[in-house]
Amino acid sequence: MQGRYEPSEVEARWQAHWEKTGLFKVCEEPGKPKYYCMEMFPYPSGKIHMGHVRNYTIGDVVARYKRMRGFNVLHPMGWDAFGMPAENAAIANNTHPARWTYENIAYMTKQLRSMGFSYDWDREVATCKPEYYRWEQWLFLKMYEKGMAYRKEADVNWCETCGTVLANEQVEQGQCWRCGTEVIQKKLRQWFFRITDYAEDLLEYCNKLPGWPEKVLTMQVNWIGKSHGAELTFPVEGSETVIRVFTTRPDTLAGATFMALAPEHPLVAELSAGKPEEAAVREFVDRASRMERIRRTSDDYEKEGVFTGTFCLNPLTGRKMPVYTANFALMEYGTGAVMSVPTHDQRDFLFARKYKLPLIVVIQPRDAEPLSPESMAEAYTGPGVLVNSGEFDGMDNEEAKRAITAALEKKGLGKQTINFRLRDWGISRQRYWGAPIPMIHCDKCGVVPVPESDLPVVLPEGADLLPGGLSPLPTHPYFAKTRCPKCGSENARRETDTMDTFVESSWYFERYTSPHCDTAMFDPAAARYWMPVDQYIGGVEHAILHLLYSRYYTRVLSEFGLVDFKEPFTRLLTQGMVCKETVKCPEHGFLFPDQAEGSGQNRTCKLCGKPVVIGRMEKMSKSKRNVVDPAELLARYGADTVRLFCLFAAPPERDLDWSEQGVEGSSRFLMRVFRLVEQHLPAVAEAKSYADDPEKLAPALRSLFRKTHQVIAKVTRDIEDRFHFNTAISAVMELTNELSSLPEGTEAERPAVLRAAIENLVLLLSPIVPHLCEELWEALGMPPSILNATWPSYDEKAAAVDEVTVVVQVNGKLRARFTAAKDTEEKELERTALGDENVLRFLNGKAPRKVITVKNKLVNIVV
RNA sequence: GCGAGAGUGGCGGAAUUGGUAGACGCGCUGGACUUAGGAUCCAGUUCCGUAAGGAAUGGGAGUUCAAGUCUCCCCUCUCGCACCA
Repeated sequence: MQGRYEPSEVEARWQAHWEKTGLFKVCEEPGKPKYYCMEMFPYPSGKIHMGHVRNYTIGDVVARYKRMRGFNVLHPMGWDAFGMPAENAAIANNTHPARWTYENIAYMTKQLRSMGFSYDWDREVATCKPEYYRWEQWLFLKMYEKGMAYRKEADVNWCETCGTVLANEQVEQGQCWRCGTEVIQKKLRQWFFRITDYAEDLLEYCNKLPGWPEKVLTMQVNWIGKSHGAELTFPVEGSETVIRVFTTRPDTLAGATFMALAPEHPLVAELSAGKPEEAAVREFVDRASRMERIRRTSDDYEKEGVFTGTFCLNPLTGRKMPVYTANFALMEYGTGAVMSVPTHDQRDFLFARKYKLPLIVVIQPRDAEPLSPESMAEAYTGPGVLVNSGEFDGMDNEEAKRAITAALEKKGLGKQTINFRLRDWGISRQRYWGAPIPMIHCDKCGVVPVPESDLPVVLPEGADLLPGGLSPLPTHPYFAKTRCPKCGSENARRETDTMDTFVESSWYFERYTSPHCDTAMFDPAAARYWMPVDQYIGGVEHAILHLLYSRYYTRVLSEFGLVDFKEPFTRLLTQGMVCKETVKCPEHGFLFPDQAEGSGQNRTCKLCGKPVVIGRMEKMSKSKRNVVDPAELLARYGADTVRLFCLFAAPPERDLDWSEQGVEGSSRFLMRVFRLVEQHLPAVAEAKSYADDPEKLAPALRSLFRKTHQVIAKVTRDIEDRFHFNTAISAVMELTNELSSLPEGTEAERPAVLRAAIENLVLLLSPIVPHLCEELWEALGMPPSILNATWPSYDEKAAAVDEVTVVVQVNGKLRARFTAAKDTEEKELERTALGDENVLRFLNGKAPRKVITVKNKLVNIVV
């Protein structure tokens, strides 16, 4: 090594070396402690973006650090390869989803390799390959057998023009994202996973995941949405029919004056049949189903409803309650019917006011003006005492919840229940580019599972998408038409829906443990050795869906005895977004940085000359034109600089503000380290790292040696305890600063002390900037790879300080400071402090009333 | 509306259990070396003040010898959920 540091040359050389020596390949080594470090695998969208770079850099540092700490580290990478973008790209570029996907994988693999990540590429997984999804199909069959996968009719977003189902994400303001047609709700028979069976367990374990961010757990808890309440039965007047409702407020039952059914509620048609209101009801229901999407995205839509023409009876008071169908009642929550209590529910209050429905106060607050229907401006939802509730009058409302439910239960009209917001996981997608659901529909036998021996049901990769992006599967000559495995009939059709891509990502981490296993989803022994994942790292945008599905799927695997744990991820780190400032022209909207000229706040638009607005930091996105392409950075600065900046600019869980100058700074620091090592190399080449008594050293060397060990301690703690790489790096920078400001000298111990500082500097930095450190490590005459070196341990004695700065406060204000030997007695510190000139000046002759002394820290004199 | 998180110099961010607020880096200022510097090195850089000193961690109160850190109230921002019965 000599001369200038050329990252591109150095990085290419070491990457080749790592690959040649198979440095990152791992296998089970019983007896050696394992560590499974995994980052969320990418969708092969075309090229990597800064979010990937940040995510994978964090993971790589953890993996490398743990390996140097003696762990057998599994650090895999793969591709979440099924999904819509491939279909869109195929339509746009007149190619095939498979081809597009595989080309992207090839390109992105190259990009990831050039970042120097320590992946065991032999374990690469791509979910679109039959050898992967066949096992997902296999599990689907098992789940079907056990009733964990089932088929039912359900509402979906439907675009009439495109003739297809849309994912929620593809509905924009109630319209199809592609053609703009108004999206309607349509009932289709869909496959579901019974995740609700695990609602309670998934919730309970939210309290048993100490390694997860509080934020994510809270989001999951809210999503699962457990609420305690009662299911009550309301008889319909003059009929055998009953309406069942779920309520969390059975105590307010006597105040229920009307009933609201969701427009989709099956009783709506029945109750309005033959009534004068029938036409109006039908019109309303029709409109509601069309409006569904739009009204969910608008904040101030009107609560509306229509009387069905029928009454039901309040099971407590016998009061006649008009039955409405109303847009605020949701079919997917509770029973789809709401007992409406206008006095004690704000929504019901607004509705009642609009339709002039009666108000009955049944809860009176204890310490406030009594409520009256005439004077109420809003519903009262607080605690209180029951009134107008017959035998329950005077009862505390919390107590009344139980009492009223119990009373109704005796009459067979109610029971305590628990309701969850979580709904079963609909996994059917009317899409082509996904894993086929292994089922067959036979005219005679109905739904028949594909026999295990016929797996995988291979997605025909020769098929092309139909116009409008339609799946070719339903009309595919070989795929759709098939024989019934049960009766042999030729009149059978394959299920042509594919599975939600979230199914694939719910078990890929288990597959990584034995990616080539062709007799099972994964080798149980390998999974037993590696799982669960010790550290999972990814974006918070997956806080609910992917992480909840994975937790569920793992429970399913556990149910089948395939794994012996329930929680797949012991620790989770959610990294923040990568942001950059936006540049906006009043005329031309968002600009690319090079479309503005000038500097600072005085930039103008090149197109029109108007002053531009420098916006605040926002997540990098194409539409905001504030993306930075990792490929360009890589070419300009090399991987190490990019890695360093990503880690140094912010702690991992926070958003990272991109700064071109910050990247320059990181690059400069690496150059500086390189020069520093190069400069000291002749002196330390023959030396052995100092390990003798620190007391023997002259002050300057003693100080450098102390700093070295303090920094080892600090970096180790920062990485181990909290993944705060930014402060770890700043500590190494301090060591670098101390090293470069070391005064000249000729002490005998100098080479050894310098050697210790440099060796440790390189070791500490090596998980962060591995290429440079390999280079320096080799230059120091050490055998490659530095990844096989042991993480340095620090010497308490070497790190210890012998002098401390003691500050002196007078009435809590800093007035003086002095140095004292470490552990000087309090009395002695107090004496020194009271003798200080400046302190005496502030005491101004007054006698101290009290003196607080903290050893090694401060003396506070109170007068 | 509900839930969570955050608010510290010109900027990104430090501050282990209450004990020197601003580590480290960016930027900026001055200087050195240079044909030149957008390289490198040295010095400085929270604000006000020539200084002594004073003020300062979103705002306000409180606990304490001592508060960025603990308690209460308020404000702002970000994220998530959102007609949840």
